Formats: sequence, structure tokens, C-alpha cells
Amino acid sequence: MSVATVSRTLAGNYPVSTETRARVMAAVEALHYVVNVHAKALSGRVAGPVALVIKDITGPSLAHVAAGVEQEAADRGRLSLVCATHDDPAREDDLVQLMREQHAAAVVLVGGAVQDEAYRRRMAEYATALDAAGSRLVLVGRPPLPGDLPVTVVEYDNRGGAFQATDHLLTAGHQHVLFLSGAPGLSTSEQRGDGFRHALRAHGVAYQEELDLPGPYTRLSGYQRTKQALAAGLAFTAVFAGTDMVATGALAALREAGLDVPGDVSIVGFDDVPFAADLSPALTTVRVPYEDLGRTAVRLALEREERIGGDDHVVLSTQLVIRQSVRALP
Amino acid sequence: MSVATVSRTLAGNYPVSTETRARVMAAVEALHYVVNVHAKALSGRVAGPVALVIKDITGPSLAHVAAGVEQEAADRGRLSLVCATHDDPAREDDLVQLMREQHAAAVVLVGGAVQDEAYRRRMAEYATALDAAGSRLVLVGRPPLPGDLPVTVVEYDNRGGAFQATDHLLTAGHQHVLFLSGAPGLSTSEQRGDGFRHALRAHGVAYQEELDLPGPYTRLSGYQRTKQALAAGLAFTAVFAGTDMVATGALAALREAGLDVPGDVSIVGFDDVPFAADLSPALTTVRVPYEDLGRTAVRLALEREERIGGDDHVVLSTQLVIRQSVRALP
DNA sequence: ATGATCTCAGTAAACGGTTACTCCCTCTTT
DNA sequence: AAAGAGGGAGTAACCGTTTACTGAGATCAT
Repeated sequence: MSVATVSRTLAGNYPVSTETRARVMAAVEALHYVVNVHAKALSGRVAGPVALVIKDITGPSLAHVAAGVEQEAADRGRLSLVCATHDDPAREDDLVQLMREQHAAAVVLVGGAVQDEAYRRRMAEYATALDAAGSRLVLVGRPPLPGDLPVTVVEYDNRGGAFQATDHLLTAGHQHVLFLSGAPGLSTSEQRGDGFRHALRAHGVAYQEELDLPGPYTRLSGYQRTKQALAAGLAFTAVFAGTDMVATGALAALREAGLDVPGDVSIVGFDDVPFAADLSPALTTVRVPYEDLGRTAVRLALEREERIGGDDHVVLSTQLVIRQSVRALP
Repeated sequence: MSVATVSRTLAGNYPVSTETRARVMAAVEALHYVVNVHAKALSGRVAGPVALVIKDITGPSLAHVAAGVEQEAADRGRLSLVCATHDDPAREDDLVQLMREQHAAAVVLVGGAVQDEAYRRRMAEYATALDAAGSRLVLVGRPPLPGDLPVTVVEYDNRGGAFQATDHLLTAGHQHVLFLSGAPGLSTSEQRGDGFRHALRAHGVAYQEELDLPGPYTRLSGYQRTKQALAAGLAFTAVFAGTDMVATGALAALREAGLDVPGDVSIVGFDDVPFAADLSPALTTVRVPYEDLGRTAVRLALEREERIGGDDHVVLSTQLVIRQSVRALP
């Protein structure tokens, strides 16, 4: 019994007599044999894994992207590698290099990013380096790159979501909306800010710069910025928080100040994290299809690899989820 | 310039002249060369990845285990594979097989499990199969297996946590505690139930079976079971929820029934998920060191592989976090 | 000057599979 | 009965690295 026979028996792509097959199977069973992926990858082709590169896996929304990626990858017979960068570009560089070595089918980068020149240069490099290695760079939740690069981009409608959220507040009669925006330069910040200002214009409400407080998308920052706004005596009857985490912090600050939500102040978030409905009041927010984002990213990359085509740029829509944190002004 | 020279230059473990090194580096640069892990793994040794096998990545607590695993693995130069089973044993079988093929250094199985005979048989098989492939099975959040198997177990103190939680309620004067326990047979359920009953005994309070409502650890189930308890007219002044998700559901049901928490009913959860502090009232709960669980799992498995030793069984402690959801009875 | 030593590059044998190619044996077909 | 067909097994090349071994030239000691 030669190795070739064993290989063919296990692959099942070549005629093998029933008796031989049985003997092979018995041996496999007895020896607890499993093929060596590395050896297999060296000769016959092996489906490369999908890599997910993310700032931090524990974020309630990012975890859903991860789940989407994992599911779609698993459905297509791929393994998922997940790596956290903790926002360290050097680590990101290392990971991209690693993924080339690993022959990953797709490298999915998730999360907003500051769109400066350095960033664009890095991404361009990643895209071409990965492409040369037969891998595909996928950007999720970030705008496309300028120029003609081998990249797949899966975005969601930040601008539209922010517009809807703001419109909802303005329609309820709120004229002074505290906008807890994101870090300046961050793509999601900018886009949500755009949507916010667009809605103001559409309603003929002036944009008040002093009501636009930028900061990181964290609970703590939401809390601090709201406290600060209150302390500064800013006049507002509603808050549009850049994310649900920020909204959560704002909620805590408002409550501490003895203000009722939505009685005294209305609030809208962004993301629709799982516990948004469990806050009190249940948070009105913009749903982002996080899981879909992950699935789509993998689907597009793999379809392209399998030459079925596959788009290079998709924008998923967001949707306002109305709960109890907004009340109309009399 | 032979391949050997290139290999040695890149490895840096053999004398290479400065001039040759420069030529090699230039070529590497120009061709965007990266080593092929598969080929490397076939000859020289390569550090195997760590595999995380989990029911579902999106759970707020499980995501932290994943983060812990990823971090510890990354710190030790390993890649992390994450796979969801969605509670399908067949999928789990496949994954263990896959991980043997992948030469994973460790396979970490996370989450409580129903400890029946079939389960024990499966785990015993996984343990020996992985061990034979040079891989280590690590069970996280589950009790050890009977017999002498090659397994590493990282548990946390469910019993002690449940004891503390219950003790806290009883000390506050609550005599009738609705216990929203977990699915019967599930290891975490059983252990938390043990701790609960132990605390009752310690306080000389009778265990009332009708106040022990088992069910899945989901928000929906917590909501339904609480509603049902209320509808049945059960007398209780406090709720001990098996998990924070269950507590969240219970909170919603109590609020709907017009009951104030903690004014009318006190409540304690289990897990200390990130948003527990943001519920109103902020949830008193038992903190489980999820991230540590993940880190420890990887650490033990890899230390053992590197022959530094490494324990085979560790129990991490839990801790009651007192917030605002419990009030003492007058 | 000559052998010993050292430095550094090349050769070739693994590593564990897959697969094109070869070849033998049996079963048909005429 | 001889030739052809086809099933089923073995042989060997190849995938991309690493590394023990070989050996050529330079340097050094005697």
C-alpha cells in the first residue's frame, strides 16, 4: 500500500477497490491519522483562511462583525484568524505581513480610520502587497481609497443614519441639539457629522459650533462631555450621541444632573448595540448591520477569488430604530 | 545565490557576508518576497496557532474570553483561530479534527456544558486525539473530566460566586428569593445552584422549589420566567438571576409589572457584563474574570508545550460587585 | 611554504503530501 | 485466442523551506 493510494483513497477522486479502501480506512482509524495541512498546502491547493484585523474584539458592535466574518467564512469552508491591533499601526503592518505568509484568502480590516496621508499610503501598500500574494484586502466601515487599487470596500451609510437620527430630533421640535461627535478626522465621525449638519440645513436650523463636542467613541468620554456641557450651561433639549456607548455615558451624566430622559432631554444614539433596548429609557438609535458587514466582506472577497465576480464596493444601509428616548417638544 | 543562502540570511543564524546579505535583502525587497509558512512548517518548526472554539462570539462575556485568548496568544507569537459551533456537536467534532490538521498548539473549548455520558466520551476522545497530534485540549468554564486525561482545565468559582450573591440578598433580609437558574445539567447551572442552596442553608432559610425556575441563559427567558412568576403570584422580594442577560430580562418584566427595583424587588446577576453598570438601577452582580480565563487557558497550554511546566487545573475566583439593585428589607 | 583554521556559499536530503505517468492484471470483444 | 480496454496499484517528481554536509578560498600559525 503506497502513500499515493492512501492519498487517493482519502481524496476520493480516483478509483480505489473496495478492499483497499477498507484497509486504508482501518489504518487511518488505528493510527488516528490526519493529513498535514502544510504538506497539503505545498502541493495540492488548500483554501486559505480569512483574517480579521480589528482594533479590539470586545466592542459590542465589532464582535458582531467578527461573528459575521466567522460565519460566512465557515459556510465557505474557511478558517478565521482574528487579530487585535489595539490601534497600533506597527502591529497592523506585522499582521499584514503575517497574513501574506499564511496565504490568507482575505484580510478584513474593520473600523473607522483617520484618513490622513500616512494612512492612505499604508493602505495602498497593504492592498498591492496582499494582491501580489493572491490575497484580498477588504476595508469594512471605511471609505474607499483614492486611485485604482486592488481593494474591496464594504461601508455602511453613516451619513444617512446620522441624517435620519437628527431629522427625528428636529421633527420632534428640538432646535438645540448637543452633538457628541467622534474624534476629528475619523472617517465615521466625519460622515456622521455630515449627516447631522445636512439635517440641520434641511430643517433650516443653524449649526451651533459650541454644541458640537468631539471626542472618542467611549462611554467615559460621553459621560465627561455631557457633564462638561451641563457645567458650561449650554442650552440644549436633545443629544445626538456618536455611538451608543457615548449615549450610555451621556445618559449617566444627565441622570446624575437630575435630568429626566426623555422628559427633560431627548437622546439618540448610533449603532444599536444589543443592550440599547435595555437602557432606561430604551434608546432610540441607528441600527448598523454589523453582522452583515462582516458577511458581505468575506462573501465579496471569496467570490472574487473564485472568479464569480463580486463587487468591489458596497454600501449597506442603516436604519433608525425608534424606542423611548426621544420626546416631542410641546 | 542559492536558496540556502537566502534562507540563512533571513534566519540570521549563520554567517553571511555583508555584501551577500545586501544582495539578498535587495531581492527580497524588489520581489516582495515572504516566506511560505507551509513550507517552513514542513521543515523547520513553526509555532502552531491557538484555536478558540466557542458557541457564539457575540455574547458579551464570551467576547472577553476571546480577547484574552487572542492577547495571550499574540504576546507569545501565536495566531488565533476562532470558530463558532452554535452548539452543534458535529461541528465541534469537525473542528477538533481540523485543528489536528492545522497542528494547533492548543484548542480552547469555552462555555458551560451538559455533563452527560456522551459529553464525557466526546471530550475524552478530543483530549487523546489532540494529545497524539501534539496539541493540548483546554476546557474553560467547565469542570475537569474524570479519569487521567491529557486536558488542561481553567474554571472559575461558580459556586462561591453564587454563594456570595445569595448571601448578599439574605443578609439584606430577603427570605424569598426567586432563583432564575440555568438549564438543568449544564455545569455552570448546577454549580451556581449549589452555591445558592448552600447560602440558604447557611442562613437557615428553606429552599422553596417553586421559586427555582430553570431555563436558558438568555434575556428573553429571563423576561418570560419573571413574567410567569409574577403571573403565578409567587411571593418573592428578590431575584437571583443566573446571568446578567437573564437579569436584564427580569428587570424588564418587573418594570412592566410596575414594580420598582430595588424599591419593591432586589436583584442580583452573574457575569458582570460591561453594561451591567448602565442598567437602571446599576446591577449588583458577580464578576467573572473572563479575560483572565482566556489568558490563563493559553498560558497554561503553551507553558506546558514549552516544557516550563504549567498546571493542569486552575480555578479563578469570582467576586461580588455591589451596585444599586439590592435594598435591605426593613 | 605548508598545513590548519576559519569564513562563507553551494549541494542535496529531508518534511508530508498530490498527481502525472507507467504498468500490470483482468475482463471484453471479435 | 489475441488484442484492446479499463480498473487499480506503484513510482517519482514537485511544492518551498531548512539544515547537515561539502568544499573553495582566505587567513593564520609554525
